[in-house]
Amino acid sequence: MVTPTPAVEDYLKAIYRLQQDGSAATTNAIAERLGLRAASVTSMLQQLAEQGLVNYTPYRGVFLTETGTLAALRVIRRHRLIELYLHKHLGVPWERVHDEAERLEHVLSPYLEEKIAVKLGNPSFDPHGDPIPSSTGELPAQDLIPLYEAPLNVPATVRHIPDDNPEMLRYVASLGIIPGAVVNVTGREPFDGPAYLSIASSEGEPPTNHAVGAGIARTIYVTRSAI
Amino acid sequence: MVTPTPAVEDYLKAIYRLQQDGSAATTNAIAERLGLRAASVTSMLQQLAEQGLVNYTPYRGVFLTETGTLAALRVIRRHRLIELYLHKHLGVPWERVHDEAERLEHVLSPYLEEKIAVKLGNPSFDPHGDPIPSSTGELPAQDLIPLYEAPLNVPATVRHIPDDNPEMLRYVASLGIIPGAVVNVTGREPFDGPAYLSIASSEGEPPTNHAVGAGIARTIYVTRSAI
DNA sequence: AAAATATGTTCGAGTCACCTGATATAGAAC
DNA sequence: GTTCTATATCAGGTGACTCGAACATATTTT
Repeated sequence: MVTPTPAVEDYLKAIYRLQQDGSAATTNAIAERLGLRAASVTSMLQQLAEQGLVNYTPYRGVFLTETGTLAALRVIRRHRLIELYLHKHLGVPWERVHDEAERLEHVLSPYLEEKIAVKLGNPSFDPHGDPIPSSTGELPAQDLIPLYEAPLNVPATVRHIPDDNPEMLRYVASLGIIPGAVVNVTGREPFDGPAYLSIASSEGEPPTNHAVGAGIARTIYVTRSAI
Repeated sequence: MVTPTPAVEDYLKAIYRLQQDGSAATTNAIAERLGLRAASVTSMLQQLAEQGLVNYTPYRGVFLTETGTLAALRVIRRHRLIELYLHKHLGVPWERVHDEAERLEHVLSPYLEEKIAVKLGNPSFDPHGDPIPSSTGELPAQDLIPLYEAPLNVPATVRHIPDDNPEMLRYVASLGIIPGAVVNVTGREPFDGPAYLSIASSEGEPPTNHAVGAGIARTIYVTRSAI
């Protein structure tokens, strides 16, 4: 199999993410993600189907085949390894790594991919809390729930913050909400009202309290803290 | 000015190197370097001329304009920074960095370029001993002479080893001839015969002695050691 | 069930950024 | 001035997309 072109890789990523979100990978949804027109997407989906990367049912959208999923995971792995690397070893700020990774993920050789993975200690999560697939396409297990729906007064660990909105990233980071942070939901206002959070600061400091909107609290995912 | 395409960057690099070697940047010479046909090169040269990157005289070849030179130097800077970075920070073996850099140099953002440069301490020479242009296109001064022609029994510092032949690279490296190494030419056999070298090993060890062919000794460049 | 709306597909076409073989021509060498 | 070689022009092709417009299919509303 030949190396997929950058455009193909972008399609695969988009489809993968849609599937992850539970939404159907439909023509329009993909077009919107990629900023293209539906007509373009249709013809690309047909090509992807020909290459055996997706199963395509006209008017019904696509889903990734086994090989398609693997190809998608490989791109995602590269993307996330690059993000993490840039952050840890080159001091690239968190909200900037995504765009840089977007450019590099298409040209990273398998050799360098492994070098970087080893340098990072074969990590399982990137700076946004997203899981990093292994080189064979295994995903680390996680049991994510939206922060908004976390049980009250049970410590939760922030695992995922969407990486597509730098403004929002900075805002939540300023509250101390970063992947790995431990948060308690202490209450929720009714009618889709804000959630009250108690956020553990570093080392002995008292936790800080904030109320954040339901919208944001639903896009952030947490796991129940192990301890 | 738009970002040059990878192909354009490759042309600029090839032209730059030909000029450096003193050879005229002629259609065929460029075609040979890039593994293309003369017809293809002619039409690309016309495009480069339109973009103001080269001066083109039909049947006479090209030379880089001011902006062309700057563009070439930027690519070369990226290439060499990447080489050095991969070697120092990711442990990529010396003979492998060139090919990897070839793929990455076209997608490195100015931002990352600077991050990397700073991380490396704004170096002036890459692992092959090639000078790294500054971000404004300044080249560090050097006064290179072919190892074969170095004055006898005067310590010389290895500055440049051509990076296009991995076999040869490994051979000379095994003798201790790497950029930065200090070498004494202790004699030369007549009729294009081998040169006798005394190569300083690391730290206190006695220098080793070898005879190397005139061919190789002419492709390696040295400067008179500062001390 | 028909009409209205939303979604998706086909078609024809275009672009971009290259590359090439065949043939013609300029410049240099004899 | 002829010959040789390097170079240029021409006409054409390719891969890898992208798009608008017209048509087809689904879904929802009445």
